Amino acid sequence: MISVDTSERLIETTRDLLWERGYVGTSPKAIQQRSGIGQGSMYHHFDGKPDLALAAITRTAEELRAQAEAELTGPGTAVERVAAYLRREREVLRGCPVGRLTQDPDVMADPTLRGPVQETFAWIRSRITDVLNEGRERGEVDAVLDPVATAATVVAVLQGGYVLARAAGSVEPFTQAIDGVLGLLTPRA
Amino acid sequence: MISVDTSERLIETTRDLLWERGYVGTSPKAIQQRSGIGQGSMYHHFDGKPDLALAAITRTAEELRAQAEAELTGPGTAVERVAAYLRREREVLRGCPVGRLTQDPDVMADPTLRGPVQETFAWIRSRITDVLNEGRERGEVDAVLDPVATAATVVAVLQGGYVLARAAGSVEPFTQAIDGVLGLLTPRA
DNA sequence: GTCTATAAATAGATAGAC
DNA sequence: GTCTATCTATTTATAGAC
Repeated sequence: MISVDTSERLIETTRDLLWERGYVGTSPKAIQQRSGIGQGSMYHHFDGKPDLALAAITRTAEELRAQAEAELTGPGTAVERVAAYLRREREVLRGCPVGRLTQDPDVMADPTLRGPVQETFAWIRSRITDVLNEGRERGEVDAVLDPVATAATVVAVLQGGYVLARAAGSVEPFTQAIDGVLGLLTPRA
Repeated sequence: MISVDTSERLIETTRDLLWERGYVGTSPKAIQQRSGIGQGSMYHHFDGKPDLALAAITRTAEELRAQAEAELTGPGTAVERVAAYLRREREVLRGCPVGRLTQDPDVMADPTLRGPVQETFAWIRSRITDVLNEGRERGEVDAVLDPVATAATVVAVLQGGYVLARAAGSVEPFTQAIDGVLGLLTPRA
């Protein structure tokens, strides 16, 4: 049994706290207490809160992208792959760990922290645009639809679905929003 | 020239700060400094931060609802009224002043503060469902679509559009997401 | 590498004078 | 109603011993 590396534990704890409380709402002290790692260790491994947050945000963004890539590259028609992405199992009531950072003033004000957030959303919109374009060529998606706009809609429904679910305290509106956009995407006679 | 009432100014300043920085990121001191009102006055008029925040959130929720009601009650087909609502002029990069509160852990943890947020989203989803149902009866909306799910999608696109815009630092993806969902809603031959 | 001590600034009030 | 003083806890570290 090798004990988990200290830096590693700090990063994972920070990821959790950023997800739960955001950057503004997460103090170094809270990270130390939840991780069980002392002040001295934390400041030995990281320069401070922004440095640790950058490590956490970067990892969260990478995981999110890898997961999305897997679903969008899978088998099936364009609409089926988008559906696989949207319907993947999620911790809906916790919200999106990357999307929530867009509401964090101190993250958005710092170009370094903001970078991964910006890139993640630029990437996913572009990736879904590609899927829709393929689908259009294959006749799986109505040719009247603009792939760029439709891709933005798909990503927005996901992000907005989280908002509705948290407001309601229930997964239901999230599921409805996803069902709704897939209903709209499905080609009709 | 009658000077603006002190409570009034405190509420308006708090509304601004909640919009900009959220509840967790807004201190009583910041409210006092921005409003130019002293500590003693603030605590004379309000019990404390939660009390003042409740007044601010309640007013923001009421305004948002009144605005939406006006657009959704206007003339035109169901899709036109939904378009009027979605395309209303907005300060997109500031985000939604109610939706952003769903990311605030201390707001969501307090039933009193959370109430107006929950009610606002329940109301708007229900109101748009009604519009879509009317549209369906009049043949303005494809009968194959589920009005409840489609209404959730419409609201989610708006909320998610804000997220995309803030992530990108640009209104463009917001506009694309709105255009995308209206494209999907428009009846096709 | 980790621990404890120290510290300036802020958060969120309360108390009492005016 | 408004102002200043005071107060406890937290925030975000730095310094130096071990």
